[in-house]
Amino acid sequence: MGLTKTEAFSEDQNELASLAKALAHPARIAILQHLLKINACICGDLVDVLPLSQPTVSQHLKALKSVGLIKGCIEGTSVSYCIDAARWNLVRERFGTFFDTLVAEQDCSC
Amino acid sequence: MGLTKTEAFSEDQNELASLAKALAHPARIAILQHLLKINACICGDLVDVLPLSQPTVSQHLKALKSVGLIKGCIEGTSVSYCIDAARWNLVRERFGTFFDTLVAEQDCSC
DNA sequence: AAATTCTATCGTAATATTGCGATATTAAAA
DNA sequence: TTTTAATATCGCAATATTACGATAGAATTT
Repeated sequence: MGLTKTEAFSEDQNELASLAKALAHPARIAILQHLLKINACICGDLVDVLPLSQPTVSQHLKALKSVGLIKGCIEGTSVSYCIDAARWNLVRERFGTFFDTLVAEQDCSC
Repeated sequence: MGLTKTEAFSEDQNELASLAKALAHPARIAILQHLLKINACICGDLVDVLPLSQPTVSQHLKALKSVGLIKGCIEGTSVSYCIDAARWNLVRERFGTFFDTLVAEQDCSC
C-alpha cells in the first residue's frame, strides 16, 4: 500500500518517528549542520552550498520547518533560516530519553 | 526522480540520515520499545503486539537489522530478536554529538 | 512603474516505502 | 518421512518521497 498505519500507533511513537523522518535525508542533515556552524543564512546560501536546485532546497527547508527544528525570518526579499534552539533541545531530549532506555546489562549474546 | 543524491553528500551525512531513516516509522519505534522492555522476543510475539501482518513485521525487523540496531539469534524454528547494545550505544552517541553541536547562545530571535 | 532578486509553489517524472497475500525455507515434532 | 511451526522472501498495489523546470509571489532597487 505505502500508507503508514499512523492511527494504529501511539502519539508518542508517531511523534518520534516523524522527528526521525525529518532527519532521514542527507540534505536535511547538511542543512542543519550548516545552520549549526554559521548560526543563520538565507535559502540562496544553502543552494550554493548544497548540490541541489533551489526548489529542492526550499522543499527540504519546509520539511525541517514543519517539525519545528528550524525557523525562518523574512528579511526583505530573502528569508533567514536558523535553528529553533528551544525546539532543538526538546528534540534532543526526546531522542536522548529514547536511547537511554537501554539498561546496561541488556544484551542477547549471539 | 525520487532518488536521493547519496554520492553528493558526505559519508557522515549519509550515515546519520540512514540511521534516522531506520527510526522513521512508528512500527520500528514500537519494535525497539518492545525489545527495550522485554529484552528479547521472537518475531511472532511482535506480530501479536503490533497491528501489522507477519510479512510486514518481518520487513521492519530487516530494516532495523540492516543498520545494526537489532540482531536475531536463531532458536530452532524461530528467531529471537534483541537490541545490539554495542551498536545501540554507538548510535546514541552519534545522535548525541549531533544534537550537542548547538551552542547555547545560538538562536535567531524571530 | 518596471526591473530585479529571492523564495515558494505547482506540476510532473522517477524512485522509494509500506503493506499484505501467497509462497518458499528451515528446523522441530509427530 | 510427513507434518507442523516460524520466519523470510516474492510479487504486487497504493502511497510517499525526491528532484527539478517553470512559474507565481513579494519586496527591494532602479
